[in-house]
Amino acid sequence: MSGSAAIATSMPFLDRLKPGTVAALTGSVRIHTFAPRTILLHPGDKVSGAYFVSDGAIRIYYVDAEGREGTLYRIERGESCVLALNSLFSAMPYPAWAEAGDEGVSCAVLEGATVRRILGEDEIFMNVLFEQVSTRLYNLLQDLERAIRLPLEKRLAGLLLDLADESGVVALPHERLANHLGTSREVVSRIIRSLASVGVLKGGYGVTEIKNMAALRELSR
Amino acid sequence: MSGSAAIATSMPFLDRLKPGTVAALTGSVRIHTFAPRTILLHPGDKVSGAYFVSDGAIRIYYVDAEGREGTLYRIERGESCVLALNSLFSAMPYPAWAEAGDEGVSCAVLEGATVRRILGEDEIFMNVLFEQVSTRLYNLLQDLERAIRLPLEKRLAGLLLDLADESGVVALPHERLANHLGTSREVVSRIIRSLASVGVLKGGYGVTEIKNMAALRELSR
DNA sequence: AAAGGACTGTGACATATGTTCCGGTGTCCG
DNA sequence: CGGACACCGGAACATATGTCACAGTCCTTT
Repeated sequence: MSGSAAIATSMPFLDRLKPGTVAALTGSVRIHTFAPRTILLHPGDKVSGAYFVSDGAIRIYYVDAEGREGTLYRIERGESCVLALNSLFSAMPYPAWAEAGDEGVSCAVLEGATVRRILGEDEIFMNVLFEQVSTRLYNLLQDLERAIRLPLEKRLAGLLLDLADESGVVALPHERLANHLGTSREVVSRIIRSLASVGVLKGGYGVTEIKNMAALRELSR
Repeated sequence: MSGSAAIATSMPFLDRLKPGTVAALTGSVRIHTFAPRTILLHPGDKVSGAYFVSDGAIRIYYVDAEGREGTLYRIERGESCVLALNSLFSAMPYPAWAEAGDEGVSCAVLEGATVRRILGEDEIFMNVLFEQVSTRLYNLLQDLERAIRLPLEKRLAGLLLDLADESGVVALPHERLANHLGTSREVVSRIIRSLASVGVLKGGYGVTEIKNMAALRELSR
């Protein structure tokens, strides 16, 4: 992907901005590409800019004292990392881990100073960022609620639906799924086995296939 | 509290704003007062403005199908409801319940249109709102992580520390504590009893007293 | 083809949490 | 003072989840 194309992909809102803003953006933005599963940010890092994903995804997660992981959320193409934005505005250190997804990630990076300046000059840009933060906040609330009240089976069902490709295949080993949910491999295996025995899923080596989309969707609620 | 004093309390950032902004704010803001435990917003409500709390608190919570509650967060004096802000910017319906705290609540309300206009005119105001949203986002992330990985005892310890007054007294019945954590009264009772038997807490009628602050703090981590 | 590593299957068990049910005690109000 | 109500104590049990210990299977590399 060429530089300017990458910028356009990572900022789908570009054509709604003022011409001057677009020029300022394209002038100061830098495209970075990271190999799969590269660690982009550690807890405590000082964030230098805003990240807009043009290709691939970034996974934001925590790691607890026992080494268990939990995915907080993922940033896909066209989205930006709101935690990094956060750090830009509140001088707070980055509170989690961020790593490139399984296919690596490319993103446009804007310096903090530039972000601030453009924010003051173009209210569309401001609206876009506000909306991104808001949406993330909303999703986090939902996740929080689900984590507290939904049993793992339902949460796993939801996760599989999220991660499945068009043909209903999720190409992740149980261990990785467990990481997303903050639980252990055995527990995920157990649930998948049980759902497979009912015909809703079909397990494979490093792959889980959704056989009955409707049933799984029903389960996730 | 007089009107202008209430405005100042609810917006502690007021003196950092441009004079013009201050005038615009004080001109269009309305002070509302609600009785204790009044429901301010239902899920699905269309939010009309931004709320800045001048006195008391607002509790944001969800209710699941079985009637169990869980507190997502509380908005105290000088803070604003970021979910409402969210709804303003993304045209999303309000996703949770909001009710006035046990002492009722007073808040300054700004129309959505006014918020947007001022945001474009005063970048300090923008910074303030961004920071509020960011901080809330950060806290939610922490809560999410805790809800997933911490046992109830630790979460209760943290809650008690949060809710205690200067002398270490929490004046809430177990049922209400359970609501905050999204669990049941019996479970909270059981944990408090067990902590009381070790001398960390002391139970009473509708009241829980922290006897050993240091130990409780240690427990909460 | 052999070896090593990555992944899944499975049972047994420990523990945390939710549920049910009831009895007792404190507080408030008439 | 007595009843009504809110609140807490506590046991017994069901269930969900986490943990451990292996065995078996699939895949990749050489």
